[in-house]
Amino acid sequence: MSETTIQLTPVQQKFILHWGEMGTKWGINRTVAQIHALLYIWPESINAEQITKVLSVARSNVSTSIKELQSWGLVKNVHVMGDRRDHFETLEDVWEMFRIVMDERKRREVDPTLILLRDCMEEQKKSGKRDKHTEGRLEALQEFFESAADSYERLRSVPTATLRRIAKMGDKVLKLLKAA
Amino acid sequence: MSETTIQLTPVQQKFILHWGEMGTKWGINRTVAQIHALLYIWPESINAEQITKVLSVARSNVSTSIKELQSWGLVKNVHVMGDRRDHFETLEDVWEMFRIVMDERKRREVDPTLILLRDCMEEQKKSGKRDKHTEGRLEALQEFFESAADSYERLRSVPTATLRRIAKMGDKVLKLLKAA
DNA sequence: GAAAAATTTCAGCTTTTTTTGAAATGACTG
DNA sequence: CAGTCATTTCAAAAAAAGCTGAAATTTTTC
Repeated sequence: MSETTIQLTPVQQKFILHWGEMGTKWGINRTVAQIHALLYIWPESINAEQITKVLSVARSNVSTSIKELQSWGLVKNVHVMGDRRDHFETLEDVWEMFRIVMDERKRREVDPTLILLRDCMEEQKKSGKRDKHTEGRLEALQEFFESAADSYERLRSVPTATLRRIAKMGDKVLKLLKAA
Repeated sequence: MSETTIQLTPVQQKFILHWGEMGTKWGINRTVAQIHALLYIWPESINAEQITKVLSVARSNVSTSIKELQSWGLVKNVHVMGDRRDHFETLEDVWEMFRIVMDERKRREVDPTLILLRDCMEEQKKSGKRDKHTEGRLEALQEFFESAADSYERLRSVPTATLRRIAKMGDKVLKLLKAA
């Protein structure tokens, strides 16, 4: 089987290592983030063995990490003619990529928090001795999360092209909003 | 010394435990997040020993975690008359709290990434063999981060009251922007 | 300025997370 | 369907992160 051995340039290495560190700071496994970085900068799809070599990690680790990335919807399988191994690639569009991450984090972390807050509020309200202070604090938090989730949901439906355009509008955005 | 022993209600416990878990998913130490949650819901300032008791952690752990929270600007010392121990409290306003977290994360994580990307681009450009593809990918990422950082910087200067108001505008926001 | 109180530091221990490699499973080929 | 190649699973090892308690340091009090 013909096999392209991946050889990283210093710049590529630097980027992949940094992305890995970034990942750890955001609760994402270092290897997972590195694989994502590698797929992001590599021009063609890559197979699992190539990843093991270039990142010096075990084959099984690649398997698990890829699954993780797939569960986020960030990596998809592609097939190369005449090669029965799985090849992988990630999204091209950075905005789209971040949107997916945001979506998933909302689903996995914000939504459960909202449910918890609602639960707490309910439990609080039907409890005998009303703890007004805690109730107030939780309510404030709930309002914040609900407002944020709501605003995000709205933003979500806007095509990335429009988002880019709005981002480029600069100061005009706020002026418009303040005027309204 | 008079000492209020903190006794948590089930709802308070539930909230603090959840906040701790949330923390871990965002790369924040569980104890740090729990202390923050406790300070958030508690009506008065709390001293370190009270925290050790209510969260069942070592005094030294409280010390370290409080320092961490202080380094984020989320906790401040207050002094209680006739008590020489440090007492702690966190911010009241949730929007303000999240703004601070965002600010810090930008400073600690986004800004260094931007620097790295600029470095990479530069190194890439003066390198002998131009790797056009990597260059393109890094440029796209850089543009995204710069645009995001820029938009954030703009938003940052808006008072939280205005942010609340904008968030409450709902669909109107996008209609306005699309029209512009 | 010595004693007491409060806080911080840090080496070593514990727990959790991550990684590995061997074995099991699955998938394709002739 | 037997053999090969590819992927996944999972128990154990390694690494990283987190926590503790004793000792050191700092702060306050008298």
